[in-house]
Amino acid sequence: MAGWPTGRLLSTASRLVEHAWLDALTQLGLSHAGLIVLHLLDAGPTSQVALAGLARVEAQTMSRTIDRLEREGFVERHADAVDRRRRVVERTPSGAEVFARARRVEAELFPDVPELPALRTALLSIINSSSSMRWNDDPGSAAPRTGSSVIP
Amino acid sequence: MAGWPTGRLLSTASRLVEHAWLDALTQLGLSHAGLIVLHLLDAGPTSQVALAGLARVEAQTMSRTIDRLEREGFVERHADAVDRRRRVVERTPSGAEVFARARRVEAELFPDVPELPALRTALLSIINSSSSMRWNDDPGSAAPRTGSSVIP
DNA sequence: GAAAAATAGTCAGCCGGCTGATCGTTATTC
DNA sequence: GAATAACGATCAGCCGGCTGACTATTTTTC
Repeated sequence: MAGWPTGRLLSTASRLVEHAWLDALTQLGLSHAGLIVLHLLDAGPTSQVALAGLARVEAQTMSRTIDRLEREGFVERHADAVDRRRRVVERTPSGAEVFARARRVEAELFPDVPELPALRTALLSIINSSSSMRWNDDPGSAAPRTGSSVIP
Repeated sequence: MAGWPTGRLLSTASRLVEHAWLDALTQLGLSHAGLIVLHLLDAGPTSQVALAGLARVEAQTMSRTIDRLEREGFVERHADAVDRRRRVVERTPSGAEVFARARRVEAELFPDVPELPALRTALLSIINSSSSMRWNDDPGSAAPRTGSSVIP
């Protein structure tokens, strides 16, 4: 496996780590994609395209993710009075509570890895160089403003 | 984005890198999952469960991936005379040719990243610690034996 | 040799990426 | 002010992960 291309290592590691969370998250009625949205909503009610851009995901994908969060009662969609194309997404109290519990789990489950700072640096570099062509937001604005972030 | 949990950085980077390949691979009639299988078949005809284990994927997922490769004519399934439960998968000449072209692309497209050796070390460490519970093959046997591997 | 357990493969159905197309609403342009 | 362009959201449909359930075929056990 040491001979695998780096891209393949990347996707394999990603899948395995996500899989490790799945049980814990499922018990909370949550998924990985949903958790990201609940985190982004720290910054307050947000439109769907904005959420999609911040999560680096297409709008159609975000639409379905919000469908499921809404079905579970973690989120609500409200029509925007000013721009009637928009549907603003807002976290419910139930959503805030499940998020608080999930983020504690998230930090615990990530495996111990040597050279974690270098890993994070490399990943950020990959994301920046790969996403510049698809998402052009103000650099540095991708993190929610009020996020008291956990960095496992 | 610097405040994101490491797991989220991992999956985001993984998706973006895969996306960068997609165009090139699609033009060849190939997908990322299919490319992995063609690579594994360097070692010669192989059963489907074996391929699934080597790719760190469930047997059902591998079954469908092979369906698509077969549909494109890159692979053939043959009944095993000895064990009639097995269907041995074999690369066709067309599959060998498309693989040769794809692997050249694979090496070119990976973005420049600082500390690449540290990144690879960290990813391997994550994969090993996360996959020990799901796949127990002889340590070190996950790479195809004849693989003249490209390491971008 | 017959019954039970394990194995190889598949089907159905869920989630979450993606593209392409469509619909209603807002902005721009003339 | 009307025609056009751009934008927000969604639908349809593909790929590729996953689980759970099922069939057919060994292999093991008694």
